[in-house]
Amino acid sequence: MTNEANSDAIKEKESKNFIELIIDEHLKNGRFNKVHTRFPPEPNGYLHIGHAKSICLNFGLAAKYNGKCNLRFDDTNPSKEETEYVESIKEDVKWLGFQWDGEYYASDYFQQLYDWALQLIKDGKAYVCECSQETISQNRTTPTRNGVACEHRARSSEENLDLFIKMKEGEFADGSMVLRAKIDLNSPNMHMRDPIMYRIMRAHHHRTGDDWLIYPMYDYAHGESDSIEGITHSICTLEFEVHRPLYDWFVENIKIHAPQQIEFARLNINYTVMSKRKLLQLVTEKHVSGWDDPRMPTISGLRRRGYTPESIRVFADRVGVAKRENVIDMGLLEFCVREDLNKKADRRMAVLDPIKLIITNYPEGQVEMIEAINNPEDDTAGTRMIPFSRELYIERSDFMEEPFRKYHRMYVGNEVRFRWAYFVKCTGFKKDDNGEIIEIYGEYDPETKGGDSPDGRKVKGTIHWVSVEHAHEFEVRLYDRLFSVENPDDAEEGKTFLDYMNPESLKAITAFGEPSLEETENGYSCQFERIGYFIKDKDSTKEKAVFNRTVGLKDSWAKQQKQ
RNA sequence: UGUCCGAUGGUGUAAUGGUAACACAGCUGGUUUUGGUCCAGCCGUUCAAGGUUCGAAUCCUUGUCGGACAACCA
Repeated sequence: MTNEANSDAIKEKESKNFIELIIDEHLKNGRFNKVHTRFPPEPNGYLHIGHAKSICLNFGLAAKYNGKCNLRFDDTNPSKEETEYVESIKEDVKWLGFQWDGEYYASDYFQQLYDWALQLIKDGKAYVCECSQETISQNRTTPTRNGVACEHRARSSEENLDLFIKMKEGEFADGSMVLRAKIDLNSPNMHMRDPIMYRIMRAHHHRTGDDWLIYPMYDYAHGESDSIEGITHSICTLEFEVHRPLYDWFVENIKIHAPQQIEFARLNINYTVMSKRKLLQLVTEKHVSGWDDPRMPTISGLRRRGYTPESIRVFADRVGVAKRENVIDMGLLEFCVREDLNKKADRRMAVLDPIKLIITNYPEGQVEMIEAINNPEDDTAGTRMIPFSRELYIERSDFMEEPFRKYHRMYVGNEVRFRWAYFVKCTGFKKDDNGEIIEIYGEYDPETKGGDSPDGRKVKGTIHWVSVEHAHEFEVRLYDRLFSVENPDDAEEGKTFLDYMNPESLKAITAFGEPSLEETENGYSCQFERIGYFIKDKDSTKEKAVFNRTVGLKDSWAKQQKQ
């Protein structure tokens, strides 16, 4: 594997997770002599942050043990799967920084799977059943009672073979019969009560077209697909734990390589939903703009929101891997992206809620270019020039008519630093007829150019500003969590998760930024100083740029005010 | 109800029979041309009861609580 992702795996972590301990044991006792994993999505939706955890795990394990990791699409149900999803999945995996070794599809194995089904029938281990769906379900009864065998269970191999071939040839209607494994109708594990292997379904498959009229069930196809690819460790989520005996039964009875399945607890994050069904519903019912809406926990949504691949990989590493149910605080994800962007993002100045300030002792018509450092955390990031003039926009919240205790921004009589420019003392303000403050006045000290005073006097506050005349006007989309409750899945009687959507998850406003913002391309990510991290969105046009808020800066001042 | 799985600070994850630790969150303070970053410190944890052992978060038993499964979905 190439993988920049590789490097994160190597540093950090001496302590091992339970999967690594199992692998170590396998390597030691000779069960396996290599590690080969796979990421096996069904192409029926876009990948989300939970998948990212699985991707990081599978590719990470392969990297750590010098093994391989495949990308395999489990495309056994043509009624739900589409090429669009295949493409988006590949893009997302690559974007996360991983390169798969083999690209496979369960549909590549349809012929082999069919041949093995024939073999199981000949061995008397599978039979064609004509019972209705309801009958099959009823005959399986409940876990506490024995199941009951239907008349078809006793058919001869010859008859089963004949029927199954005819199923394939299209002699029977959709849903009229299925192929079932003959295992154990009394098993306490319901998945072992003669599970269905094949169904008749006249549906167009995104890869095999109309070649097949019967399609294997996931439970029949999955284990063998892993086996065919020589997968040693099949990592999957907890809900497949009860399926493991079934997968083992298939590979044992077909007599092929047996992978070891290991289950881990899926990722949950508060204030969002993670099920594909619900995400699909948000998209199809247009509660969001699409799979890549920046509020979605999808990889494409996070990308558009301004998350970096590194931040997601680090997040996946920090949440760890275990078998117990977990809910991760959204704050951890936000911490990870701030941490990454802090080191990498340019600093820029933009005013989101402007009020005009006039520096009364600054010559009218004069413009000075001020040099500003691009990133104090990165010496190689260089500097840029910003125009300074008599009329500036500052943040409305950076002025107070009657300041409260410990407020050290603009108020009459107070001097603050205008970032990279001058010290400015507030001298007054103007209200309109409604009592609304519409203008602020100040005087600058020409001796303090660059933001330092030769006489050594200090100011407590530094604020950002934008020259009115040179301001670049653009749209800012302030995104917030999509849901207003920690666990939207836990809906009370008569409600659904949709009833808990946060009405304030998107606020679009007009902002003014320094001129350098104008030349940026879509995908350009920077910090608006003192506000947060923003990324230029693909909705930007020549007339109007759009910036999405990735995440706000940590704001201990706001926190203090609340108290 | 039956089988399987799980239980460590507020949230996650470690400790592999030998001093319960790390991250996030929270709280103090320091530095700072971002009330950001950074630095220092504080806070607080083994589900319960028995047993094995010199010694148990770890092994055993029982219980309690939580989750998964009972699709011609994956």
